[in-house]
Amino acid sequence: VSTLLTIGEFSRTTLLSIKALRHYHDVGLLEPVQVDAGSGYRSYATAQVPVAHVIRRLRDLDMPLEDVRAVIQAPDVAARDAAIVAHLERMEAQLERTHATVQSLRELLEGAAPSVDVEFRSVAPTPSLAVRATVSWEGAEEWLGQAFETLAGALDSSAAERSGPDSALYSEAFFEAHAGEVVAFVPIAGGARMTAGVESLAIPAADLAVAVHRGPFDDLDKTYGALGTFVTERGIGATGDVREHYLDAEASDGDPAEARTEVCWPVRGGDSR
Amino acid sequence: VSTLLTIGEFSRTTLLSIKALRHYHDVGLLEPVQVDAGSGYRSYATAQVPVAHVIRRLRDLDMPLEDVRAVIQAPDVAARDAAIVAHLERMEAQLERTHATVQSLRELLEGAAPSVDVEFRSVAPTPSLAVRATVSWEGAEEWLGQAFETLAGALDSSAAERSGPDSALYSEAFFEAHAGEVVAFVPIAGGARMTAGVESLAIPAADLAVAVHRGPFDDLDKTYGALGTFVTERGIGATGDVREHYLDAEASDGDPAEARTEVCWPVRGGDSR
DNA sequence: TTGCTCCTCACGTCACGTGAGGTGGC
DNA sequence: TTGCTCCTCACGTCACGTGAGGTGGC
Repeated sequence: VSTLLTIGEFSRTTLLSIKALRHYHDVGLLEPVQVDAGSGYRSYATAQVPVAHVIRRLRDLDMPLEDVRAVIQAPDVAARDAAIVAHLERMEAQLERTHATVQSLRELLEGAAPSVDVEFRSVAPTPSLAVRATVSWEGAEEWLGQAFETLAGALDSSAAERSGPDSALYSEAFFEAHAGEVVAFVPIAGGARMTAGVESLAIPAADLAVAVHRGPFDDLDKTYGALGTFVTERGIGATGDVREHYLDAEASDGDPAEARTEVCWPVRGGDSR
Repeated sequence: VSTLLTIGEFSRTTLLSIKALRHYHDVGLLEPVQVDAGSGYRSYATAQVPVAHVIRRLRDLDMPLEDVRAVIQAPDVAARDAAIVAHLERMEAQLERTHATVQSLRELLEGAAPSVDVEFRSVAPTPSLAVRATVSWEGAEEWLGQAFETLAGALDSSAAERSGPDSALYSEAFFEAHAGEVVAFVPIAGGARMTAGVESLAIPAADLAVAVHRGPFDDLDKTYGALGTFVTERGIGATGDVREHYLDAEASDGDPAEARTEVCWPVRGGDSR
């Protein structure tokens, strides 16, 4: 009893296209049980049909091939399920964001000019505990969360006292290349015993245009747009990091819709205004 | 008062990367108001910030650039909203499918061998009304629906009587290249007055291995897998179109979970068994 | 003047699809 | 033997990202 199928038969049995099957062979995701040395003809086994089906389902969910590989090569059921659940959660989070975005998109399209109050502020150098890294745009939010946990721990074990909210410095490269240096910091009063991975940093003085953003980070573009427009129209732009102050980090018990964020845009000093 | 921004300033104001902005310029989606003839330096206006934000939001929703272009160039609000709503609905349908897929994926991974009953059947040539086209994999379901509507209309206006369920013939190319000829047909008794776009076709005789699939079309892989495996292990494979019979087209009032589909796989004639 | 911003190629990524041109197997 | 299945390049797609190598402007 032969259990071998040609690539065409296997294609019809698995509902995967021949091109896809050849590609999966090329990348070693699903290898034919036999390849003719002379002609290169591929032969698949009926026993491979279930694996092929799993691959097809996962690709239907837009799971990347490398993740698919991880699932079908998972050492145990738990690891396999974890990978699938993780992917599903990513997709659900995506849809949730989509819904939120559609809502604010409507407002944006209605053209209601978002009125944002901008205030000027000169800040002195600020001693701080800081964590610093080169971060990608997509990874930023997660990195920030971990950084502030690290800083909270360092604050606990130091002799210092917090003198301001969780904050961050974003380099120009972070915006322009969607990857660049980010510094998470907590301003402190007094000296501090240091922890590994955390540095003592004096956040430099600066002249800033400041606007308060309310709501989730996905909507930050409104505030950034208002600040950039404001600064440009007054001709007071300056180079330097943008700062954000996360005002309700502890107060707002994880309700991002109510969180307030101060966005601080560098401007030229007061004498030029 | 200058309202012009360099690409870097515009990047920070819109939260779009410089590379993305240059790309949008290249494809004519968002053109700088001014480009220096000598240096090629791009200048954007503060007035372009809202458009850029809309583009950013839509890209966040994974809307293709051509669709984004359609939205921001839409002649009126209705057309614009329609494009956005259409995209949102596509995404929601996608998530719904994802949920369904995850469910059946678990069963697949549990390795419960799906027991499918296969029966042999020899069919005689069948006079039919048919619609024929080259169809892509993704467009197939929608095309089929329209084809059966066309056929129902043709049946009404003809003198013929239906002698079997809505059915379809799928070429091998349709499976192997995910694009190929599909024939939607309704078997009829007696001659028929013809309608434009509909042809009279004798569906050829064939020897078939038949299995009944229950549930949505996304799960068809189980049934195809069972048939392909069955036929291969018995060495009775034959070339030819695969047929599907949609048994409850009218009965199951649009509940795809209960729909029954007969899948018919070509095999060699009875004397070889 | 120096360094920094910006520029234009050219190529890479991801998961295949689309031909072109050719050979093996029933 | 014929046509059909299958093969391997090589290139295209989409929305940018990643350097390389170079110039303009404060």
